[in-house]
Amino acid sequence: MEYNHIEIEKKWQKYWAENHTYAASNDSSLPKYYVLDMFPYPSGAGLHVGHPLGYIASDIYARYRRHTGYNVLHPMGYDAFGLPAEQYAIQTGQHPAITTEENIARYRSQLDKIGLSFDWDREVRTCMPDYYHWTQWIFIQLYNSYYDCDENRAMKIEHLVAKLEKGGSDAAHAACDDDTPYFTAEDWASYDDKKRNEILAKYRLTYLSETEVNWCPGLGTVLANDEVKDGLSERGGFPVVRKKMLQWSMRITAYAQRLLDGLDMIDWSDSIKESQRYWIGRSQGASVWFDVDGTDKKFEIFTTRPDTIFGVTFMTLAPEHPLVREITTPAQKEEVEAYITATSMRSERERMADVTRISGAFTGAYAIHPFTGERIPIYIGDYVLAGYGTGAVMAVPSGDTRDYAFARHFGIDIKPILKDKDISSEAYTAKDGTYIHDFIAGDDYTTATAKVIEKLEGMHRGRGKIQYRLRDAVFSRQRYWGEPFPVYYKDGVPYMLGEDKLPVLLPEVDKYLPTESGEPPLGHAKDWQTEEGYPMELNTMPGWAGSSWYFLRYMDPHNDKEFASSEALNYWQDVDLYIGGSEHATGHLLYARFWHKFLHDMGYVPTEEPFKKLINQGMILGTSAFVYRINGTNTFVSEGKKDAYQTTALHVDVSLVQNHSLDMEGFKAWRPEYATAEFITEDDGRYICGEEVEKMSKSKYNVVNPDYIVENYGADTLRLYEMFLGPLELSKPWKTEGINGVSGFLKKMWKLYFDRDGLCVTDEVPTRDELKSLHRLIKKVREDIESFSYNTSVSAFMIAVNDLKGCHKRAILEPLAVLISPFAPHIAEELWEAMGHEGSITRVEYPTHDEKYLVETSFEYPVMVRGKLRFKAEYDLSMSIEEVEKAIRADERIEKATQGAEIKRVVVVHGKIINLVI
RNA sequence: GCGGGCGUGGUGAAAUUGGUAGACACGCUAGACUUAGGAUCUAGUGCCUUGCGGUGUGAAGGUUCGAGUCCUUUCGCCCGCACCA
Repeated sequence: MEYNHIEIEKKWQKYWAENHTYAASNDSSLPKYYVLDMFPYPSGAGLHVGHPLGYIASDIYARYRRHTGYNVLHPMGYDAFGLPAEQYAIQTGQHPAITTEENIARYRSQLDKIGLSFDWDREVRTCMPDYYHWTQWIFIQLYNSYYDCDENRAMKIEHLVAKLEKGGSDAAHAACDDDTPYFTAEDWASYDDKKRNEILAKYRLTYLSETEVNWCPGLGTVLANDEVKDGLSERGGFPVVRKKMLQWSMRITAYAQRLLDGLDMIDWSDSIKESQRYWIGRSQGASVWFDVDGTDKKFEIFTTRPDTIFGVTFMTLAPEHPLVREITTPAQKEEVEAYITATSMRSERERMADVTRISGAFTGAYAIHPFTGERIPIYIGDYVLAGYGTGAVMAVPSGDTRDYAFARHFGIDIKPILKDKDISSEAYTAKDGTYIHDFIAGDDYTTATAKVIEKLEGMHRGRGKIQYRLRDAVFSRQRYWGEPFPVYYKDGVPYMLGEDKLPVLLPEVDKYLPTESGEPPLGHAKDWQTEEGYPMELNTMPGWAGSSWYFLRYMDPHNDKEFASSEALNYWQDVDLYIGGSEHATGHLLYARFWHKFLHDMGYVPTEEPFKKLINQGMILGTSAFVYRINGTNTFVSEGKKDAYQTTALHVDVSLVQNHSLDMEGFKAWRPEYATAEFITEDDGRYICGEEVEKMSKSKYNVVNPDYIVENYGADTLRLYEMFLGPLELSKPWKTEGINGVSGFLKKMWKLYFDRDGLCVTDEVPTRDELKSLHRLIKKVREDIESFSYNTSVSAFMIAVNDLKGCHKRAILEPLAVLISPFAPHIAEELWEAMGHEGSITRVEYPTHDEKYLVETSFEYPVMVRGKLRFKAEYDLSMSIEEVEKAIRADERIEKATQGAEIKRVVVVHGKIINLVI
């Protein structure tokens, strides 16, 4: 009986679907285990072989946990709001919901073919009203909350109001905007609602504000910092410029410290943790106020090195700093204006690409040194960023490389601060050394820093401060295909709709482009207003809104009273294992932690962190093939001869290439412009293609579709092969050639159970060697699964099946079927059923290994001298180490091995190797 | 520049965490069988050498009875971030 993967896989996929085999219960006495994949955006291109890598890995783990006695939650859904569907809608007029629906159907059918054990009863889609109902609800909770620094958690805004009523702004101790005004309790009492609302907006965890944002004209929307790469939009690659707009923001900065601290509690890779730490960017230092000479103006700077304050020889403001125009002297006005204009013309991209060029301008104004009273020239320079700190720095050329370069360029003094440190050619940035000025003379770094801060505080000129790089996250998008805000406006002031009015449904529009007046697409919607006629918010939420809490919805996906019941949340707690790509390091993975902490503060979720363990699977890359066209002709020259010509390398579809050699007829038929192609081949008549490993993408014609693999080799082969390819976390190129190895393995395994006539499993008693093979496999595979070393597990299966060739014994083959089932579930079910069992193998207990089968009776010890193998000797394992030693000394080969040297010590390593120390 | 990671055959990779380097698989070579197939099976395959043997984990040192693994220096590659004061 042949192994027929097509029938077997179809049969069991149907069985699993009909029996809801993988449905998880919210009410179980078993311990819970939550295995989550990062849900995909269903793009039009469908899946390629790289996508399922993480899904297969998590599926193996989920299946293993079911076997070992856990109630496993393993759900899947779709991050369904997003730009491509909207772009498609703009071009074709087809509603994004239809595009999305089609893409989801395609994804689902592809996923089903791989045999993944998802609980599809719990599927979520972020674009469905019953889901975004709760995204809107969370938004309202954030709006009605503030971050209390005394309690160190988010609280209801009413608490803040009570405090403000009692003690004015000084009583607040809350995370707030920098420009939050000072006011007394009496002031507060005298304010009207509008004024109070304006003030509360400065405390709320989501708030409307005029912010400088990353505006992408090509996409017609704003982007978050993590959606901008090198000054271009991540999606589409359009230029991005800075622009001021009225936007909703999320006060994620309030959680900066807790987001940092939480990293120590979770099992994530160092690289992701470091990325998040860097993104949050905590730096400890001081803020100092400097007066502008001859005026009543002053400005604040932030420095991490208050100890260097005696080395300040100039100040630098960002060109965009509001004070620049006020303090510039008439004589310098022209130069400064020219510089500001030049800077604003340079795109973000240019500015970043060109970090070594020093530029700036003198404002003509001077600041006063708080300790010495010296006049310090104030410059502007684009190396100071408006968006970080206060957009102003005190420049200490002797202690900072950038200040040093700037000082050199403009001929400014470089004043030493440390004793005997050479600053003649570069800044001395290390923190060792002894200070030479004033009240810190003779002090070291720590003392000097403390003294300077203390003195500044005493003078009310500054204070110790912790600065974060993290910015509040912009939450408005000028798009159609996203969650509408539950917000309306009255006299220009935003108000939340009542929770009973949720969900606010996304209205129909006749055009998906911005309106003529530049309003977002929702400006086209008819009657987009409340019952009372107040206008609704026209922006929609960004992509990360829906993905910041979807893992909670899976716990209780059909609840229409709450986002999830507290019973469900308390049972499932958090995600035990999260598998996904590392590209979300500073986006999704940070936002989700932020929302989760907020929901925790408000008492809705029991855990502080959402994802206990995170594994980042590597990317599967494509191997692109190239042909070389001689410029200006339709003649293609083979790899080996291309250097003799001026050629252009062109991608060619990998399916036309086999073993580097091009199917020339197929190539001519591939695209009309190549129909008349001519070839200069190698001497053997073959056309050899160039090769390069790149990301899989349609435009590079290097995509391998999993459907093709599933049809030709089977889902079980695909699963095994993807795991066999290499360590899960590494990126690696896809090579279809190697797949015969695992495919052959499955056929061999099949033959253990079936011969030509059918099932051939017997009830014979297994031999000791057979049991040893089996138990070694059980041990190895269990250890591998728990450490996600799936590639070596697959090898272990191959070895075992080779060892067990010709063994048709039930006592061996039954546990073997269970062992393979997480990896190759279809064939495992088939074997299990053939052996006369009812029901799915999923419910079968995972075998445990018995050490007694692994213990050797005798062992061939390698005998080593000076780390080199000298001879092998067989000894009985019942011998004690002393007896072994005696036997070795008596061995006749010892003479040659030690060349007569005295044996000082006999070391037995791991009971396996004998090392003679001479 | 900073952060994370990596460097082992022709290729993807293993190595019990300091203990016989190259498991397993691809590829390649030879052979068997054959109703000629991109099937199956057998043997071989790090490098040098006819052989004995020698040598070998990017390079150079060090610690150790023993180093792919630990330490120092150095070279190279990949990923992420990038004027953050």
